[in-house]
Amino acid sequence: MGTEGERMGLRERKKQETRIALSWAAIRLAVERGLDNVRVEDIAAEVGVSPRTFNNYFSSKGEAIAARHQDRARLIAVELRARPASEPLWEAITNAALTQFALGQEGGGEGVPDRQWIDGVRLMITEPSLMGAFSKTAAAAEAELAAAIAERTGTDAALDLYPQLVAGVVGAAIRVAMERWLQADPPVPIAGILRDALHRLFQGLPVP
Amino acid sequence: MGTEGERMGLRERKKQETRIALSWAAIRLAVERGLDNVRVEDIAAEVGVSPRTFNNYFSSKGEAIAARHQDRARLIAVELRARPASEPLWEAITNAALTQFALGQEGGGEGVPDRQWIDGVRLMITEPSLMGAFSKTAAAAEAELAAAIAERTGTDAALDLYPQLVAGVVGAAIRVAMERWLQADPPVPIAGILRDALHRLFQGLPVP
DNA sequence: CGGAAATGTTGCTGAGCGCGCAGCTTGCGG
DNA sequence: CCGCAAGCTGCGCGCTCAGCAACATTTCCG
Repeated sequence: MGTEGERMGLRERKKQETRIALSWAAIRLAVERGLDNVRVEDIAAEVGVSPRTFNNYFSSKGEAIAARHQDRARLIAVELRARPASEPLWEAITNAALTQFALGQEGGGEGVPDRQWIDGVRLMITEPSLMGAFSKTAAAAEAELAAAIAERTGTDAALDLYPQLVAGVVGAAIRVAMERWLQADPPVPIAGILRDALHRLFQGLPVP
Repeated sequence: MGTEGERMGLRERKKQETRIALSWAAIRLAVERGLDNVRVEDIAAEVGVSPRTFNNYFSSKGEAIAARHQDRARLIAVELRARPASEPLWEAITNAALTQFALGQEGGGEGVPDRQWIDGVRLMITEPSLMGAFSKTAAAAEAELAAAIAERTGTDAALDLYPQLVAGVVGAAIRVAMERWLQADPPVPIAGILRDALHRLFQGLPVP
């Protein structure tokens, strides 16, 4: 699944690589030894760059950790745009969202085990000091999703609040699904939870 | 509207006062001279406490600024619990939310002009470095709201994701309404926007 | 191919922040 | 009225974050 990094010169290539490497390193170290036992210095060393360079990519540890989620969430909007126009809106959104949260099957292909992503998510939701960064990425992703929705439905995002509303709802569904998913003791695939959540919301929130 | 601060000794009283004073001072200064031209030292001085004390109340500038929104959002859950059980759920939630966002009429009674709150909200949404703190408070408020909803509907928040879902939707509506409200050039009362947003969501998100 | 321009990396440095600690002050309850 | 829990404060340390100025390397274009 080549995002768009096919013909972007070796330089750009390398940049993306170190960015991702830094992000994963931050997550891994934070999971292993606890967030505040990890200094920027350590993360940089892990990847083999200077601490200063770390700050060129991310302005904080939290941002580095949240970046993985950021990228993933971004793709929902991209995926939505790629869906055939014939598909009903709800279906398209649901499918778009599910493509990014379907674990177990080949994932992102970057060779990163799902386990690592799971730990990362748990970390972001558990550590209060990360929640800020986490929510921030979610908000950014929602904005992009809103744009995609506006485009698809032909509504003007600046006038009608419909697109932002729908995007917000999707964001809420994802957040809730993630929380529930992490709690589930006999592990359950997140896809099911998310599908259920979206289904309910799109149905019109019937009173139980 | 005495939250619950009637008979809590002078000490506790004073604490709440300085907390709120610090928060408002942070907002006012940040609005006046720009967020990064304000040091913790300045805020503390404004209120007449030591910089060290500021950090006893808030762990960061952002937290101090977001605190005002935090308190306001918290009250939605409280208000919901106070609503008569006879009221339909949607109506109760909408009314509860509106009580906290009805500007123009007597407001919180603390003698703080609405203008200040407006500026504060604008600040939180505008400055990227504040978005984290802002979202964090929103999340906390949503959790409380979810609990209140669970209680009211008799659902178990730990088993059914319905309460969190509804709370998330309300949160999304508030966020969207706020953004739109700040953009509106001929100023429009936020209550109308929020009511509209909630109405649409609770209707079942009809396709436009 | 070769050299200039653009771009990324790095060390250095300084302003701030966040917090633990220890002593002092002050409201609280018996 | 006194002892005590709870706050406030100053001090100090380790860390974060960004600007600046070399330095290295890729890219572009003649």
